This record gives sequence, structure tokens and C-alpha cells, in this order.
Amino acid sequence: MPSSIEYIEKLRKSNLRPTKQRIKICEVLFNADKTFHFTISDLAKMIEVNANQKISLATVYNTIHAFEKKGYLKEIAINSSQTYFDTNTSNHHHFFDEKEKELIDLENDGLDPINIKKNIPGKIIKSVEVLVKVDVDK
Amino acid sequence: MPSSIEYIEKLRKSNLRPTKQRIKICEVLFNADKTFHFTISDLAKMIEVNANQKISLATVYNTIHAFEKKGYLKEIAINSSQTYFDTNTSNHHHFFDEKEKELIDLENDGLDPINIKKNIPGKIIKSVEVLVKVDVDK
DNA sequence: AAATAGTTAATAATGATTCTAAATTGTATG
DNA sequence: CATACAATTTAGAATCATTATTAACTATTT
Ligand SMILES: [Mn+2]
Ligand SMILES: [Mn+2]
Ligand SMILES: [Zn+2]
Ligand SMILES: [Zn+2]
Repeated sequence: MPSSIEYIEKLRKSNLRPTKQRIKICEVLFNADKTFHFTISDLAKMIEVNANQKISLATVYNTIHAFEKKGYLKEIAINSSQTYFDTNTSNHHHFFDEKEKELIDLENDGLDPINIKKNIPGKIIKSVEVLVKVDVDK
Repeated sequence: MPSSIEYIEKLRKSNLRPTKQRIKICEVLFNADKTFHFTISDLAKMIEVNANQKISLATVYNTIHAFEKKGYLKEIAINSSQTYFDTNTSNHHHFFDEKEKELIDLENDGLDPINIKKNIPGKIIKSVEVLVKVDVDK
């Protein structure tokens, strides 16, 4: 569990000023035992519970997008009314539980290697994401 | 290129009343030589160009969702401000051109078979979608 | 300590999608 | 065909996640 000082260094190295708000968001996101998936409103709730300070929703959005650009977070492609983010930035895939509206990691050892044979002239591959939608077995 | 009468039958078989609007939307979607990907606003423009009638946006939404439920269309998972649909309902995957905001089919023969080895207890797999994001090679 | 650029926060704006309720239409029935 | 009724369409309002605006605040540099 990194200390506040480590987040300050991390932020400075990324040319992001270490503000109270950004440090708090780092704590909420990166002090967890395990990586996790969240929406902005999930995160806002987590901050409320965890914090003695209030962070404006605009700041939460700005910070999350700044972190995403710096590679601290990944955005996950699903069709949902809300955007999902992931503190697990390793190369991996996802299950999406349609019932719980919840993402579950599908690590690379959970599926055969993905090998894209087709290519698009003049274009390079930026990412390959597998989304496995699941629902209750009934 | 199916005739209007065939769409009427198709709609009736699906318990959808064959209205002028639904038939027109069938024509725009299913008379094309090739399958294609579209957003609701794409489709609304196509109808405007193609049609001698105006279809309310609410009706376009209703119809597309009705068609999707009946399996005439697929919805595609990407992070975008707009939802994408596909008239190609076969099992296949996609490239997403970040620059053009355009989907390109990646048929099953364009990649090695996807084999999900992990499973989620109590849940069954509803779909497996691969999304390959591409951008200009520069 | 002052200057400066970066950041926050309240609030407004945006825009895709869904909702509402009244008018219209397709279909079944006599 | 005429009538009845449920399904559908429509314009417009509402919703809601996200982004924009901009004045106040703050971290950093000088
Ligand atoms: Mn983003
Ligand atoms: Mn849908
Ligand atoms: Zn993940
Ligand atoms: Zn497709």
C-alpha cells in the first residue's frame, strides 16, 4: 500500500500537480488490495465514504481522464449507459455480467491466445479487447 | 433484394405490424448489397435521403430496438457517444477505426478461434466479442 | 512574497436516448 | 364496408452521463 508521498512523486513525474483531490483519488484507486473496475459514480461514492473531503464531480472526471491518458487506468469498451474504468492496466480481457452490470477480469491464461490474421492497410492495431457477456444460467 | 411484400411477411411472422415506417427501415437496412454498421443518426440520414416520408426519431429508435430483439440486428460494444448496430448478424468480430469512427468486420477466418477456458460459476456465456482498435500508422 | 500557470468546483450546456400522451393506423370482427 | 381496439407513431419533454465554462483557489517558480 503506497504512501501519500509515493503518489505525490508519481503525479509529479507525470506532470500532474499533486493536489489533495488527486492524491485522494490515487488512494481510493491504488491502495486497494486488488485491482477493480468502476464507473465514475462508483468512484464518487467510494470517495464520499472514504473521505473527509468532497470532490467535485467535474474534478473526478478530469482526474480519471488524466490518469487514463497517463496509463494509470484503462477504459473498457462495453455498451452501457456509463463508462467503465479498470485499475488493472495489464493486458487482459473481461467478462461482463449482464445481471449485475459488473466486470470480471479474464486474464490471458483464461483463454487461448488471440491472433489477428487480417490487417487493415495503413492502420496499426492499438488494442485487442475480448468481451464475454454472461448471464444467469436458468 | 427482397420486396416490400417479403418484409411484410417477415414483420408479421415476428409479431410486428408491418407499418410504412418499419417497411421503409427494412428496405434501408436489408436491401443493401452488403451488410453494414450504423448509428441511429446514420440511419436517420439514410432514411431522409432515401425516403419520400419522414420518420420520427422515436420511431427509428423503437424500430431498431424491436429489430434487435428479434435478432435482425446486432448491437456492437464500443465506447462511443453513440451506439452502433450491425446488419450482419452472423458470429463475427470488429475492427474499430478510431480516426474514422467506423467499424470494419473481422470475420472468424480473420483470427484464430476464440476459446474461453475460464468460466463464471452459475453464469453462462451469452456472447464473445473481439474489438480491435486501429488507428493511422504514423 | 508576488507572479504565473495549473487546478478545482459550481453550474450550465450538450447530446444521445428514453418517456409521455395524444393522434393515427393496422387488424379483427360483425 | 363499418366499428372497435390494441398497437404504433409522433412531437416534444425529460433524463442523465458527460463536457464546457469560468471565477476562485493553489502549487510552483522566481
Ligand atoms: Mn476517456
Ligand atoms: Mn438495445
Ligand atoms: Zn479488468
Ligand atoms: Zn459487423
